[in-house]
Amino acid sequence: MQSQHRSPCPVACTLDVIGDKWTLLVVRDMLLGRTQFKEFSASPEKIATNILTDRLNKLVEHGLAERQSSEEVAGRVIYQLTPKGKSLKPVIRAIANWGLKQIDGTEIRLKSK
Amino acid sequence: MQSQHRSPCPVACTLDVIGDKWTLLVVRDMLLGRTQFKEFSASPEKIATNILTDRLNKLVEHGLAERQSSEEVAGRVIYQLTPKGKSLKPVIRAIANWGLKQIDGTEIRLKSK
DNA sequence: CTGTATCCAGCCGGATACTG
DNA sequence: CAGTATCCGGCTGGATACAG
Repeated sequence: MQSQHRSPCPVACTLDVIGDKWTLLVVRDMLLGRTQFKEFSASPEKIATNILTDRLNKLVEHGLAERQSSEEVAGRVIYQLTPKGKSLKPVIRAIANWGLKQIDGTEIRLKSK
Repeated sequence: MQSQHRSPCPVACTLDVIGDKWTLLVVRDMLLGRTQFKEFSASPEKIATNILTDRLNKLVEHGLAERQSSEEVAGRVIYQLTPKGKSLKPVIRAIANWGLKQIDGTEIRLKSK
């Protein structure tokens, strides 16, 4: 089911999906190869667990991520971006570039696993 | 004065500035050449006037836009993007492209003044 | 480990009315 | 025209505890 749009504008519609302070940070972590709840939870921005749960569910709802349960280890779940989710990479890159250039004190710390 | 950052990540810091459902829509309108309160207010997304006031003030605070009063016409105010604000164009474009490709029913309506 | 459940303060934002 | 003021319901998100 397609949710109601504020307008046909692609910017407005996209913001309805990723327009908040947390969603893209989770996507960023996924692009860095992180897959587990605790990994997202350990990011320096310290997202609250209830918010993380909410954002993960919404990412899955919107088809940006997939949830997979391990059958080996009980309670072992991983999240991965779908192609649709991965296609946000240029958006993240544009945002990162803007921050690097326009905001003092920002830097990329590459510590992907 | 530099506000407190959640982390040094350029994505997180940028989201602290533009990470909501309204700010980038105002920037979008400004990139389309709109300058007046009523023009932003007339956009199809129907931003509430108190929210619009808030976002315009924050854009000015963050140095993304400038406010200019006309001395000819009383009560005539215009907002314009600064170079820093204009440098968000690649971000908007990336977002627009993603929406056009990934969300059904979106389209660009060019009716700049 | 991966969440869910609460509590709860504060912010967001729609509607409306009003001011200079 | 360009806002400000206010009411107010609902969402956001931090802290913490608890469950499968």
